Amino acid sequence: MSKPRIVLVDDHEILRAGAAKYLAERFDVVAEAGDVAEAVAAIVSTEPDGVLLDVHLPSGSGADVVSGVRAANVDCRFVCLSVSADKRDVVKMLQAGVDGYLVKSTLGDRLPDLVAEALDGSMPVSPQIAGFLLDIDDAVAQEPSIEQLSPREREVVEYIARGYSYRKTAETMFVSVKTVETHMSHIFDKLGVASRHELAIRAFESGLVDGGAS
Amino acid sequence: MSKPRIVLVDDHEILRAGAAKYLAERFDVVAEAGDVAEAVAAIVSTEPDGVLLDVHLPSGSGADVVSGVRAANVDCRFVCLSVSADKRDVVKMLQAGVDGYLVKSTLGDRLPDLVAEALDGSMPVSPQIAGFLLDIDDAVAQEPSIEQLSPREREVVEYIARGYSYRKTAETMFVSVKTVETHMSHIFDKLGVASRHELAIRAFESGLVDGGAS
DNA sequence: TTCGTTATCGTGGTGATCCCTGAACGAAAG
DNA sequence: CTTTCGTTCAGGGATCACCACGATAACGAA
Repeated sequence: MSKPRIVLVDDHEILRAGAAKYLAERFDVVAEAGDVAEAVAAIVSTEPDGVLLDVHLPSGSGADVVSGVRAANVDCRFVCLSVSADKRDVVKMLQAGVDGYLVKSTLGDRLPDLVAEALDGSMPVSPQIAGFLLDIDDAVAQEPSIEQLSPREREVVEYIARGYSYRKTAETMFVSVKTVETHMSHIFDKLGVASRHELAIRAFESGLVDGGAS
Repeated sequence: MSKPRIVLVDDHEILRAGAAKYLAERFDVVAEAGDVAEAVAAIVSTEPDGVLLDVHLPSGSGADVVSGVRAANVDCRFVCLSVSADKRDVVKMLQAGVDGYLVKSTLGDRLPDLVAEALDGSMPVSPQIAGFLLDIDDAVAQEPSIEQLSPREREVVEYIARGYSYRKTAETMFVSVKTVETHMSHIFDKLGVASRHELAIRAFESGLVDGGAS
């Protein structure tokens, strides 16, 4: 009776099992995968109608899966399923070309409906996402992000964001304090921040540095 | 036939469904809950043998559930199930008195066994956790953490960590800049940091402040 | 070759941060 | 009652962070 065929991609086996249970009635779960390579292989070989995709995967992100599949000329629809409602994650996935973005915490019974919507062509999003989806252009535009820094500048950021003083950073990099100051000045301009403190926060949030703890 | 009775606590309905599926054969899932209040109520009223507990819950943490249940004089075993292998989370839950700590990514089929182990009295932990569980005493001991600060000092930290200058902080707290300086000096000593920048990073990492952006 | 970018280093300056010393008051603990 | 602790405040000095403005040199693209 031709239920839509879908693939589940998530690094948590338990969550895949849960999703499978909700989806079993209306969909045919043809494969599951726990990392990027597995996922691409599974999707390419099964050519499903849709993929339920986690954003954070070991060995990469959900976006890598999307580009991997597209590179293999396989066409199917992708729906993101993430714990994170973080703006950067959402932007990244939408730019990768996913067809829906759902937040794990806000759905249970409605999951099948939302997946079906995505397969039909509309774009279902969780309420948390819908909120800032409206000004997502702003978000993308105003993101003067880490990428536009030169290698040397990035290096400076890494030390400064970890709490190094200008002097300590200079010593570590074998340059003069004045050079570090100049770099910082340029970094401030490029990232649109005004102090090393704001810079540190930005660096943390964008995952450039990953809080030494743990 | 008296299967052990357990309660599932996690804010993701899908994950509960997945866990339930894995556990159904060997356990009797008597209740599920999605937040702290629900969880405590469910556990107190059903008095299960064990609880599978997420660390991060809306409206609180898993530790709140443990203390809530203990306060009601209900005795049962708790097993943590978290996406996070963060040292602080683990320490917090172990101090709250959980009987096992599992990381979501590293288990599927083995879940029932591990839960059974916890109910039997041993303490199952995921490999990621076991690693630093060995020197957890060090971790706790060498954590010259926020707790040892006086209330007023904590207040200062909150502003400084958010990027306030000494002057702005002083104005906001209706004290002189010199007072803020003194507090900071004491804070530096107690936390073993040397500058407001290190302090900000520490506060950021330990979740005392939560990066205003986004 | 000229231009833009990157990286390097300077002078000079202002305000913020940090350290040291010292001190006063009240509350809690001994 | 004495001691300790938390909170408040101050002077003075050393260092740091940031800004404005400028300079040299290397490299690659237009």
